[in-house]
Amino acid sequence: MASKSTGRKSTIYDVAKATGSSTATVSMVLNGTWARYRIKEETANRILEQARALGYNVNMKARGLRLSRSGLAGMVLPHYRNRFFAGLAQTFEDQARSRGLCPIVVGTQRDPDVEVSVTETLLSQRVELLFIAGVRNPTPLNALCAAAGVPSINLDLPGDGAPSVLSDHRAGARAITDVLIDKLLARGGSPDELVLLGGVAGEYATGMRMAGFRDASDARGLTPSADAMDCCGYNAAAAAEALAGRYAKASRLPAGLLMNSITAFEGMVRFTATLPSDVLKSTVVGCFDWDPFAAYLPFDVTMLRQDVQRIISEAFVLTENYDPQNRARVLVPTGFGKMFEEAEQTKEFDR
Amino acid sequence: MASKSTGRKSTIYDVAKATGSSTATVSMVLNGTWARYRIKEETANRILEQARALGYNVNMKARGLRLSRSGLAGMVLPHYRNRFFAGLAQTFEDQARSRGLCPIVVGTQRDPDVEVSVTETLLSQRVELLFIAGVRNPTPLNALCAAAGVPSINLDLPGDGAPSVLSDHRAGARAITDVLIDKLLARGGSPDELVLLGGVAGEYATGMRMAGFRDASDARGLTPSADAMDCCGYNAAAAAEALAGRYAKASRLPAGLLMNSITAFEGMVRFTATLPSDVLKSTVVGCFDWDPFAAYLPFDVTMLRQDVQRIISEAFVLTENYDPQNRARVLVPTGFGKMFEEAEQTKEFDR
DNA sequence: CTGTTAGCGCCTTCAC
DNA sequence: GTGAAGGCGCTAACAG
Repeated sequence: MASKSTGRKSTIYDVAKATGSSTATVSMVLNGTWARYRIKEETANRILEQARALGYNVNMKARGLRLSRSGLAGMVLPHYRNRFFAGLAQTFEDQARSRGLCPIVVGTQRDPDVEVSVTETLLSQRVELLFIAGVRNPTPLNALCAAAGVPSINLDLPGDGAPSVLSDHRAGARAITDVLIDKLLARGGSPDELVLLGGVAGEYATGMRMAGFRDASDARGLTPSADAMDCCGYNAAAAAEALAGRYAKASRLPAGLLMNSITAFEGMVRFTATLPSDVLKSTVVGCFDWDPFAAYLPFDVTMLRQDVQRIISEAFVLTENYDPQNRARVLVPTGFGKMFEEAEQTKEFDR
Repeated sequence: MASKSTGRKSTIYDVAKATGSSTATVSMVLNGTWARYRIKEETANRILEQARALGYNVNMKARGLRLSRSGLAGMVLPHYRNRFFAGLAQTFEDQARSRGLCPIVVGTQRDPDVEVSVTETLLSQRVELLFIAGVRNPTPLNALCAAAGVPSINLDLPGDGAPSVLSDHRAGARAITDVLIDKLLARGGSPDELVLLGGVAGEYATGMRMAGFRDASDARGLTPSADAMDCCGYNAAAAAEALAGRYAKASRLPAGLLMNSITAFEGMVRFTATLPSDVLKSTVVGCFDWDPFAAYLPFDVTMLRQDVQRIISEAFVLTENYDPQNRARVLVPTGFGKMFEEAEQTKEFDR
């Protein structure tokens, strides 16, 4: 029999006994340092073979205890339901693996209690670093990590407790606003009718996007109306309602609509689906974040993408030679990505 | 200072020293068994308080080593890019947490090498159970787990190496085919023009869906044409191409289209977006899996949902009192879910 | 070149 | 009620 049929995992002791060598030799062979200790290649091979035959597999708990290195890299995020977070998770996993770390990502549903308990759990597991994305307030989590001596990095949300990697929402907002204004002008529409809908007043990303929206307007000498920005919240229902209100008042949609999130965008789609189908033809729409299907909806839509690849790379750079005092804020450009890039990754057999 | 400023984590020794008690006492207090050992409540409180003040946090590596229980629950899946896998991950995390386990889910990009190495890594971390979803062939992974004495469950893919929890693709396919046939009849269309597009011949899910498609046709006494099922693959590009071929030949779209995955559906959308907008009006479309935006595309679409909640629950049930000999296949019904259910979970602050 | 040994931090049994 | 001691599996000195 190739592997022990009992449930118990085999240990280096088993391998040592089976090969008639000592645990130290086995240990060295198994983690590749045997060349440095001039162990006979023959011995090494014998051990390697036995290990395989026994189905041996290092116990990272024991190794971690000994070395105080767990081999775990942690990331917390709210959920996987949109492309941004799903992309963050994916990229994080890839990069962690390529560094020999085992990625462990957990969703918190934006529940602050869960956020804290998840962080504590990850710290208990002795993750070697923690990336924190999309929490309400990262500072307490950063503090927990700091107390444990674990580097933490905030993703896409600035914090006072650790360095942050941020999307350049302001420049992105300015760029997409520019595009929408151009489109409006090309249609002979009125660019100061453009409305920024969704988001939460006082929240970082919304603030930056509003600033970018203003930047673009100012640069054109436009003066958006008083209610050009409506922080009605990020969720779909709120956005649908806000838009319904405007529609009821003006008996038409705004000529231009910049939605502050893919969920707000969803609310807009849901509302406009209740209208006669040609109502939308006279509106140009933009959105922060994207979805592969959104591009095929029956109206003019422009979408912006955050560069998750870059965000994660920068975050890893920050963790190497981590400086606990460092409160750097790294800005990552945002732009119009090729829409199918990600979808094309879908391989055969992908149902 | 409330917490040690040094990077080193405090241990039960630190807590013991600080409170003038012994490590055993601290240990008992900290894991709640102190009542059974008749330790004074006052002592317990003092210890608890010190522990908090020191920022103490159990070292799961050490505890796990001692108890051979890691507190980790593992899950492997291909990616988070569709609602099915994202939902599986989410639900798994919730349920694992509610059982006091730390969820650790990793994406493999459907790369068999990654699948193996990820499984080995998780086994090294001594996960207490492993759910395996969306791999090509689960059996070798099940074998690795079995050798390590770790229960493994296959999700949505049957395997010979462990029990499986499966969506009832056949009944689902039959149900959605029925709906499409009804819609075709209502429009005065010809129901045997219905086409099942996408998927891989010989693959389990595709096979079941084909069977369900046939079931529905048979029940109506219909005889679909020879090319009514086209296993052109799961990815978007392939589906787009296949559909383009049919369109070129017949100079119109089939009257009914049942897409074998959300990615194949995406391919269809991508192709039809290149056609005059009214071409689609005469086609009814169905899809396995769903996306919140797909429902708003400008044609008649019916979507099916897999019950991830149920799949994960059944999987957890199987792991409790795990029987290594058990090769059960649990069938979970598939149906037309309320489309916005999941989207409505989106909370405020969700950009 | 290879074996012996001392912990890493925690939990549990067994004395006291 | 509490302290002392052994050991989970592994690694890094240090002896041979």
